[in-house]
Amino acid sequence: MTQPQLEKVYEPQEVEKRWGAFWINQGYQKASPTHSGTPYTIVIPPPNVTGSLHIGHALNNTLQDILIRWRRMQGNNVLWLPGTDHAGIATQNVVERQLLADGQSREHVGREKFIQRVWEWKQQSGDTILGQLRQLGASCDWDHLRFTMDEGLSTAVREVFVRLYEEGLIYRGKRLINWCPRCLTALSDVEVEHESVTGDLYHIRYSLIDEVDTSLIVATTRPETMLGDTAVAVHPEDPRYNHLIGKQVHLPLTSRTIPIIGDSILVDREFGTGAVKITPAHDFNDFEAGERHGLAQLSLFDHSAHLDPTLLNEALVDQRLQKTIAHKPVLEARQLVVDHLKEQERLLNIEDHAMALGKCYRCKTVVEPYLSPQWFVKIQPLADPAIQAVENDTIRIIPEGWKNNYLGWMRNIKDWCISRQIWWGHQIPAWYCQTCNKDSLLQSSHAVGVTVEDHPLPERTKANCFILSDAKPLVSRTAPTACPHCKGSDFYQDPDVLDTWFSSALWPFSTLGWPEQTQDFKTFYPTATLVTGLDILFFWVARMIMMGLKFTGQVPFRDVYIHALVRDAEGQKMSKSKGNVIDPLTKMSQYGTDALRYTLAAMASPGRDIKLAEERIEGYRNFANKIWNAGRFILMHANGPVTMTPVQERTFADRWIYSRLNHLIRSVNASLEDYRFDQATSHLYHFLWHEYCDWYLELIKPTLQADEYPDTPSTRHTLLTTFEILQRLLHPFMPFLTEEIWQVLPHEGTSIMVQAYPQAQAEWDSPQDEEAFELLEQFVTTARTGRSLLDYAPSKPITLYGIAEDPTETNILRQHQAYLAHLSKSTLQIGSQKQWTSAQTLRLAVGGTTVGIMVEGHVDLKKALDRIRKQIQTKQKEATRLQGRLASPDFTAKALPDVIQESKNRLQRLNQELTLLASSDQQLQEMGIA
RNA sequence: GGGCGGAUAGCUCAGUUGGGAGAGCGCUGCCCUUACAAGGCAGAAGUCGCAGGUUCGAUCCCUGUUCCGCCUACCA
Repeated sequence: MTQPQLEKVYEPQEVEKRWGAFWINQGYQKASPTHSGTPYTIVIPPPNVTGSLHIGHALNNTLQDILIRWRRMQGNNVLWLPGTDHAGIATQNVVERQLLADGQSREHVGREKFIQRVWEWKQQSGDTILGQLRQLGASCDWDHLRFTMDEGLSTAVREVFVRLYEEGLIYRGKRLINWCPRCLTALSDVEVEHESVTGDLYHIRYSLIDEVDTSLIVATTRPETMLGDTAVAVHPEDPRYNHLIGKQVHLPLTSRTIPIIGDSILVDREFGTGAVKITPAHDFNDFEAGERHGLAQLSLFDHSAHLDPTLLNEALVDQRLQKTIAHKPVLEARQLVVDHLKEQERLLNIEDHAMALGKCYRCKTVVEPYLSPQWFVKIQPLADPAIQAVENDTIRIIPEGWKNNYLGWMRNIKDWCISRQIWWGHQIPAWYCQTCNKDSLLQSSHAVGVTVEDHPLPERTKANCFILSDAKPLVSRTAPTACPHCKGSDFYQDPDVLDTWFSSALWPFSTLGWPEQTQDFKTFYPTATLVTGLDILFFWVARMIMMGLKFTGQVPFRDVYIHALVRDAEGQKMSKSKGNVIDPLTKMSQYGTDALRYTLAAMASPGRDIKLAEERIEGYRNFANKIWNAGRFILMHANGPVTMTPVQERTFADRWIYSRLNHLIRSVNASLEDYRFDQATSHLYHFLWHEYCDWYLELIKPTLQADEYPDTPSTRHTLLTTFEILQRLLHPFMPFLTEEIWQVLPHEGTSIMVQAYPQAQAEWDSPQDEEAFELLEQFVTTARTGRSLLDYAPSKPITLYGIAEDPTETNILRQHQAYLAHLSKSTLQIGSQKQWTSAQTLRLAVGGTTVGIMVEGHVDLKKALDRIRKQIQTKQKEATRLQGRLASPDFTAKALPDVIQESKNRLQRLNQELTLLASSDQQLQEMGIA
């Protein structure tokens, strides 16, 4: 039978397209509750539905695919569930920008039509990233594709919301929340990014009303908020100020007086002047202090963080200032307030101050603390079990270093603000009876959203309902038909939608059919492993654990593998604005998908960011090509008889490679068990290139190239079998290349993807052949070094002699003389040095082996001499160190016996080598070159 | 402010019961040797951040310190 042959260079594009389609057509990645094997489930971290593949996705999904393909080949019933999330704020922003281009806002088109437009946009761009995942080779079960706004998942969201509400774990309340004045919505604490900046610390003087000569100096970074101050706080035990507690100060720039209060929580006596202004409506600490002391909350800003004239008036701000700052954005207002303070000699000084500025994680706008009624999840009761699950290792976080990070965050967790003032998402299942709540539902002309000046809103959409915090909601899985109190049927549904992460938190079970007890849910939940980046540990992982435990009574996954962030070659975070983005798709078409996958896996060392340099991808492209060419070589020699004899009866080279392959199989499997993708790829690389190609293929060439050897048929069998095993071992990392090669190798089955993953076979182990090989390798390398020192071309046949100190080793060398001669391209004689033509021989000693190279013709021996002298130097140094150590009574008395023995052995060997080297030196000088 | 991680060859990184410093890429020299020049062979290259301590012995353990990242935080 004639084997098909391969092209000279591996061309990935065509190959990838072919096998990618083949796998899907054959349905190899499909999971079913009725399949055999232990279930192994991974749910994909859902990318944004309208996004496209970036390098972080490529890493994340490559690692998942490696695990999935590996477990599938091991015989597990594997489900890799793909899907996307609706990315509320981000997606809405995109569509709003599209509208803006037509001079429209979402208020113009109205809620229903707007949502319809977002669905259209999702339809149009939603498949992009899924196609890109397929291109990457991701072997997801596409029949299980889910989207966070699917009907089933939306049912799960309502179910969870209602149950949490009924248990009192969801509540609505007027609180200070993080507000993005550009997105015009509330944000949760984790959606605020903190950036260190140097701000200004303003010192302002407030005078007592009764004692005009006495004043308090307060320090603030936000002077404009002083207009909303409702008290000044000092420490109750601060002798400088505590006698002032209970007195009133005049609030500059207003006609209000505010009290001086004592508060030991808010006030740090050491900081600033020890006196703090309190603005409950604009600062989180002040809000809490205000609650403690029953202070009024005076807001100053509207929803876009501009100074609101009505509110300024209510705060009794001086008329002149009111006119100046009305409708001004915060920063402008700050400067104007400062000007006025200066004018009234109230501003003492301004100093630099390091502080953290909160920004919206979606649009980087500075976030404002904003007082408004919002929905919250009472988190502590959910957090406690989620803390325990990780503490007692029911859930393992890998690498373990992140465990404390998780626990620390969970132990300090605060209630989760889940309402968002946007339209795209799961609308909150809460309704208000218009009759019972007529005083709490205010018609507002103050539409929340972008208004475009030239396009005034139609009357009908202007009427926005503002729901006061005392309104009584009806929370229900379906829209209510009659009010239980007044039997009325006029309802207003809460217009807010839920935080996208609320639905993502249910992902591991909502995607499997929960709340129904489906076969999928019963079979594939809990999932095995979650693979994700650190950036969403709190956003997503923590919340999945809380919700999973709460609603399924089980952990959502056993292992959380946290991978690194991909940075550019300089270690900078990739971003479009910096222009340092590495596009995975470009790299895939340049170097092949397998090369990119291999690079990402190789660089996934735990606990370290990945600095991705293009040369690495190129290096692994070369690796793929190397394997390809090994495949070519093997197929060129595949024609001919093949016999299967017991491995122990095969040639030395065959026994050796089987034994080495066994190590490889063990270490790749062990590395994958430990999520050490870097180690697995490194073992595979080293073995394939530097053992299999460099040595094994070279060792067997004489056997293959001449059919008269009796061993040829069994060596041919070894060659084909080991290479086929290697393809299977490598398949999870390089799925396309291995499928392409495997299909032309002799094999059973239809696709490598569904073959068994290799397992070590104890009978392949052969430590004695491995030891013998090391001796051979040392000998050949030494001979080649000699060849190089004498500047003999690789093609020039040479005459060699060899001997080892140890007679057993000499015997081994003699036994494998033919291999040695072939690999060193020499005629070779193993035996006593007396037989060597000593006068014309360059002798090199390594370990216990001496190699003699016959010197022919006129050669420059200087290189050889330099080399020998350098070796003498380093070995002498080492010997001196060992001697010193052994001479120390402390060492011989206290060190472990085998350490002492080893040192002695090493010293002995060094001394032998030094003797040989000295004699080589002497000899070279005699040969007349010194 | 607190916490975590890192600092090892030119670059990117491995390196655990403390005992002879490794890999990949790059670099140098030779070679188009019939699988592969996206290749082969050989080679150079490192006071393991700094200073102490523990130990017979420290890249490794301890303390301090510098620099760089990240997370977190209500010092106005």
